Amino acid sequence: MPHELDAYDRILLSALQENARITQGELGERANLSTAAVNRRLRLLAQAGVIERYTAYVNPKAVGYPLTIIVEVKVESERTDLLDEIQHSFRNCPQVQQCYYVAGECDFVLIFLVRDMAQYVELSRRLFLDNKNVKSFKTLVSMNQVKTGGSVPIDEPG
Amino acid sequence: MPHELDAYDRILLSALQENARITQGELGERANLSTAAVNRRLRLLAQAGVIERYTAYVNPKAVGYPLTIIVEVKVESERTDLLDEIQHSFRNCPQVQQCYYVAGECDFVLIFLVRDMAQYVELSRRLFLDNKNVKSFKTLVSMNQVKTGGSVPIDEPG
DNA sequence: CCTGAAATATCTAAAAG
DNA sequence: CTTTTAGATATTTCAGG
Repeated sequence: MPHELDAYDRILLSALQENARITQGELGERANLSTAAVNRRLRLLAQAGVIERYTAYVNPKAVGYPLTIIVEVKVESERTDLLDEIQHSFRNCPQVQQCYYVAGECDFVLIFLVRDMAQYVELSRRLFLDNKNVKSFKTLVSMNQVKTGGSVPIDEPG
Repeated sequence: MPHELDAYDRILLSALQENARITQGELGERANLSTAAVNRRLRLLAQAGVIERYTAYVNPKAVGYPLTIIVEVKVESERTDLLDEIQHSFRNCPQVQQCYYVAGECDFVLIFLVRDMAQYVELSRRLFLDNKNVKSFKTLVSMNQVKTGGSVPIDEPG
């Protein structure tokens, strides 16, 4: 399952994270590979799950979602069925952009994209206040996106 | 700056967030537009900054970055020059995948992708302990990615 | 704003070294 | 791995409604 990456693959992955619409010809120039070799490598990388998907990054502000809200959630019980249930509710909420199950002072960290505060208030009611297994939650409102959608670092292993 | 979106644009954006390698022909079928119209709209959406970029989503685990760490940072002073400096140090760290400047109980929330705990310890030393303006920081280690890379919701405005 | 067709460019696969 | 070939696909431009 590891799919050992070589230096060529790392060049391809770096470039594709920056701009997925670069042509295979240009990728070949950067990596010193023929387009045929690039094509084969891209197929294998996708097949192995190294490249999970290609996506368009849409500016949230441009489509009416200007507010980023980060929430820390503590639960009452970590019983498996209850955790499954709450995770399911988070995953199914379109405004929940990211959700992490963490060890530390809280149990979940969520990142919301919302139209306005009113929408967040409504969502927090539904997801947190109405859920008996939520002990408490803490809301952090983001004013500035210092860095978003950073790439995965691609560097030499070890 | 607004770039009013119509129903066609929303179909295109939804589809492209899911899979940026869908062809313009297929996009046209879904939206009931000719490929020429799709092509023109995509160009305008990119030009207007609605589509910021096209990227390949690389699985962090597959390239040796299996750990996600979330950190809350409190600063001593919010003097502009000091904030600029610390933001600069966060932005320039490849392992910092996201960084938000927030209002609430802390000042910054960072999301790291790291190879292992040792790498995080080293980075936290450099970014937090060595910076006089960092008052405190709290580390949360993610065990489970419940949801990552969620799309921006595309729905009717207002 | 759109469509349809023509002109480019790109991708993919196969064959041979 | 390379190069080359060739055909299928996709993108982009252009004429015209």
